[in-house]
Amino acid sequence: MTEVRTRAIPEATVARLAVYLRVLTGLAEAGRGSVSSGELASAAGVNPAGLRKDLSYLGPCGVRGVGYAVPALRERLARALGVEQARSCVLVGMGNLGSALAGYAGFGTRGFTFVGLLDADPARVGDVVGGTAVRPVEDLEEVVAAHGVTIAVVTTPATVAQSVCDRLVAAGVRSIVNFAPVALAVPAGVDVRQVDLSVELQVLAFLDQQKGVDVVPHRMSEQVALP
Amino acid sequence: MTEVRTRAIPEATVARLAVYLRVLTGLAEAGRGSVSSGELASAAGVNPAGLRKDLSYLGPCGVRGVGYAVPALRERLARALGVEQARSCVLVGMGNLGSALAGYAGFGTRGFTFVGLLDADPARVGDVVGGTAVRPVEDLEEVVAAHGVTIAVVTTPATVAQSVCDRLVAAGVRSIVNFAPVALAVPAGVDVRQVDLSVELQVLAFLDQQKGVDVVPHRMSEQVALP
DNA sequence: TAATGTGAAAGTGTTCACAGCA
DNA sequence: TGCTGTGAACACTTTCACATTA
Repeated sequence: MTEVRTRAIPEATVARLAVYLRVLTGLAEAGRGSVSSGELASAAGVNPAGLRKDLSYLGPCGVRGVGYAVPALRERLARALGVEQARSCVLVGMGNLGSALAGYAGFGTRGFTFVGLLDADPARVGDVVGGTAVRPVEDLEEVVAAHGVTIAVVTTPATVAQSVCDRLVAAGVRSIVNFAPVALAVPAGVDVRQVDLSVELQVLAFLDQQKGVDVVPHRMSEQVALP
Repeated sequence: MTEVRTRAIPEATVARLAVYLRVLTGLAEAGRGSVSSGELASAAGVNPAGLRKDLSYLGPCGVRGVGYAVPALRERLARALGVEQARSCVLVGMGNLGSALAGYAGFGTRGFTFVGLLDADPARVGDVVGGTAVRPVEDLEEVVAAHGVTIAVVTTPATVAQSVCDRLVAAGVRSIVNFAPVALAVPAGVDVRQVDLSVELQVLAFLDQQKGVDVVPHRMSEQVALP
């Protein structure tokens, strides 16, 4: 009845709301009762006006002239992002990256539960990561069906990512985060978010190399590296 | 003299150029001599027209009516991205995520060399990852200075990320990729790219939950999971 | 003729400035 | 008075359609 019609939140905003939620959780644990958009924006690494616009998609959240009530805003964001309901996920590929993700405690407090950690390597099967035992990748379909999983994380080598993806989709998964450096082909109705860690470094390097060429030749305070 | 004035390549384009370069390397190794924008775009997971526009920032690269010569285009992209010159990087925080990045062989072929892998945990010091031995974090300043490092990757716990960042900047680093879930404060002239793995999952989950609410109620072909 | 290269249009996201309200 | 909420301007990206050329 008091259900607010949260209309069409832009994807870029959703990503930032997740960051605000994390910052607010930290503030709440520190006992803070309220924050201004300026302080919250600074802690989240964004522009204050942009933050206020982001929050405005949820309707009025704050008190003019004062700021935002930390616990109330936190709950509002949690609800908007759907953190309240537990989500069952599977993760395929328990190498270093998969282990890092599975072991990240932050997921548990945000509604995510890894009900299946899968790997093709028998040597890794049975390892316990973040409280869950690694199972053979053969169990994929069984785990997905048993828990009604709709979200999967792929951290396998690139060579097998597509076949793993096909099996996930066939089993009923509709949303996939892919860390393998290949573009996954999926049928309509299935979402893939591609995350490419090496591209981040490459973009940074590009911007870095441009620094000297940009404006004035270069500053004296910067030492030249090569002999 | 034949230096082409590559003017103002958008950041979004730079990120995709890195992906194209990876795909082209695969095609070159498979012995392919040429590709069309359609095939390249499909392998990279983008729109063909967008790919052509991306490449157009480097000037004409292809042959009308035919396509692109794989080796020539590959070299062109490599030069534009600055892959040719070797870049010295340091990585701080050799947990699972740091180990995953340090062990990724793809960096070596793209001009990146990790000249320093640093960790605060004495138990990890001395481990060899990707051919490089882990050193104590106390050596940070020494490594940065010795190799003229300007690029760093931070994969430490969130609690120490800012202090590590401060030390990196003081030592001369100008570009940082930060995987710790905190916004880093840096002086002007220093670039930070924030990568937040948990946010990716959160955005995906948000879109996933919206699927049922979107357009028509839902399709018959999709099974409902919960009992 | 079959593909590239590219203006122009549409869409999306960000920033600004200020009205509105405790 | 101070900070939120937001329309309007701006900047950036993507998409489309088609002229262009080997």
